[in-house]
Amino acid sequence: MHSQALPGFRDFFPDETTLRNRIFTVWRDVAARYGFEEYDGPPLEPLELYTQKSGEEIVSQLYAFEDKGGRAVALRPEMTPTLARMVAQRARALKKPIRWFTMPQLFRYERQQRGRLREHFQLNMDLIGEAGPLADAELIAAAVDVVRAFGLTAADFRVRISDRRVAQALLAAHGLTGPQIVAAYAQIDKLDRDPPEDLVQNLMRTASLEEHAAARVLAVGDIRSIDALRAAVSDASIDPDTVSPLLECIEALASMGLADYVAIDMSVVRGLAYYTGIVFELFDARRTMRAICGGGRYDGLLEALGGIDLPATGFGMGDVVLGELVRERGQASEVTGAVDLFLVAVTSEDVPAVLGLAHELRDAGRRVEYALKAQSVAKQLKLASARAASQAVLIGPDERARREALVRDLATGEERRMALSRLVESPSRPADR
RNA sequence: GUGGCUGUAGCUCAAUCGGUUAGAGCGCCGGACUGUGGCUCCGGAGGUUGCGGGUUCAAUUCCCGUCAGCCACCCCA
Repeated sequence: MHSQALPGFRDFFPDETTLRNRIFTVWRDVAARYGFEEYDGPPLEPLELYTQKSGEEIVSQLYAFEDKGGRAVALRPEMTPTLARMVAQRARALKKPIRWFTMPQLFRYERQQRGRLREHFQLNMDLIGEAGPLADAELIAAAVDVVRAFGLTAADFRVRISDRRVAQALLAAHGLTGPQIVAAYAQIDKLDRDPPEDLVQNLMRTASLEEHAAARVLAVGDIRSIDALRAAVSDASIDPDTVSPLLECIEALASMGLADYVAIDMSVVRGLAYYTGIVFELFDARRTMRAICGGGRYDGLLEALGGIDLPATGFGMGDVVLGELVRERGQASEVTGAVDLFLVAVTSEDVPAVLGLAHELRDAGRRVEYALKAQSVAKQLKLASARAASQAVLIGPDERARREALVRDLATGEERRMALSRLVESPSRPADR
């Protein structure tokens, strides 16, 4: 292993590039189905774009350096600041709601683990200018449809949905104030990973709470159904208007037929402080992997970043965890070779004819390969099947004399003679594709 | 950034207690097969045992360091 890519960076071999392209294709297809337009920005940005509003943590994990002009720059770790800048430039001219998506390569300098590298591609879909819950439902549905497009079902993945406003109201109803609420989020976020006793102890310490109070606060994170949510809201005498967006969002997803995929889960916190409303995560049903996708409503952020006060909601879905999931449980992609036709020169005198035919076929859009040196017919056919070509086209002295070719179907072994002119004119796709 | 585990051929893995020339399967190349592929059989190439140091008559094996991968913490765009 003399040399390899930098830690956390990937070489994409053809197999892996095929999977990556498949992911990109699905991302674009699904985004198009939802009427989203693609945009992009620079991979290198001024460092201050991230130091202004992002947390210390993000800044410490930036790939940052000084360029030759003495500018402090950074590889983009996220797309939202760029999006905010771009939207701000044309906010007045853009018809709302704005539906934009992008698939940037993002960079973060941190220790890599499975499902988490220093570089990845991420589908970002954002809906800007609409504060209502149908906007949130729209994005959640799009995220679900991306994963469904790989043949995965509710047996493979789920969406957990929460709402910052509801969580905040419930915690406030327990008497918690600013810093205590932050501390409570930190522990609630760990509910599915750590023993509850530990979390209660942590919470008693970090939020200065009595044991029974800490336990009741943690119970907010255990709300996993609409009924449990209604009960908790009723017990805490919370304004029904606070809860209605979340309920409407869930109902909207049910109307779309996606009820099997979604569930309320008040333990979904999402790390970022800027989320202000409905938040959600997609995760694999066996919970053996990291979240596939995370997002939520971030009203207020665009004003902070770009000076334009528009409500917004969006999500990011990385190619790494999604790729693992698809590889593990997704529909196998159809195995297709890189070529349709493999041309075989029976003798070395037939090579010029093969070259001529190959180029005619390529001009006609066919995917064609032939041996690059004189080889036995057996050898050439061996290469043809290794390439998964659908047909081999044999040109020998006999064929040349009659201006025809012997076309062999490599799957069935059937052979038939065909005039060269017909071969070039035949459909650019073989019958089986 | 902190801690734990792991590192042998392109891939997946062997190699007895520290002991002779580090093996196998798959893959790759060639041959059986100069007008017919997949299958089969035969042969071949491919290794600084991650790297550096130490202990020892002797290190893939034990020790230290380092790099990389995995896992946990941190954090999660």
